[in-house]
Amino acid sequence: MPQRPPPPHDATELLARAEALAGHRLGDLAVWLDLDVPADLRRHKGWVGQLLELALGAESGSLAEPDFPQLGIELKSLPVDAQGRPRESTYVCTAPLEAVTRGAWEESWLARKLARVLWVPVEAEAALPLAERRIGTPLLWSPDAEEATLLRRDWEELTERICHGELAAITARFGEVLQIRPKAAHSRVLTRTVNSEGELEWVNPRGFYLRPHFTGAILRRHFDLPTA
DNA sequence: TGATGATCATTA
DNA sequence: TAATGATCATCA
Repeated sequence: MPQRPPPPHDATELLARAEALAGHRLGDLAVWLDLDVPADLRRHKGWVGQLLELALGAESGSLAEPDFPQLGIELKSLPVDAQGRPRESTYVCTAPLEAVTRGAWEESWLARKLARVLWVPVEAEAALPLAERRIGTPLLWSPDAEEATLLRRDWEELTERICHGELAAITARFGEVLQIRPKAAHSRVLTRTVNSEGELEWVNPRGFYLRPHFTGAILRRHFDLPTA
């Protein structure tokens, strides 16, 4: 493998690259890419995702667009336990808090980001040193009809509440497959929203997250994994 | 033990 | 500040 591959030309090439990584350990990738493996992820929370970006040829940067803009594909690493079940929720995108108009689901930032996702499972058991964690078989996924319906339903309900200035009432308990949670370096980071009185208010930024049971169902639908 | 709310690093 | 990459830490 080249040390830092250029962007893939098409989805097939991207998937082939990801499949070539399956079974290898994070420490192997770090060597190939000439990167140091942190002792733990406490102060390097995005390290695994960025390692995969480099290994697959994604353009680095924190732009509000898919990791592979030409292909319309979003890359997501998915921390899984020994049974292949996701251990964490998956961040998708920032939740719009200020200029929220009732747009169509199809045109939403969320729907566009989730239109095509390359899921890369990565072992993530606390006892397993970072360098020894293995990369799993990747999955190039698009929502099926049922998944799209679930996502759309949650998105519409949550967006509606924000439209009504009810952000303050939204907790992570809303949403069957999708949730809104704080997304910031710390609780003092503020962004603007409009409350139910129509007044400007400063609140902690939020993001849309996929619940683990949803991403777990995606893996089970495509791979023959235990239901438990 | 799982889910929620809080937090960390980096780039533009 | 706001977007990206996420996991941490606490509590029910």
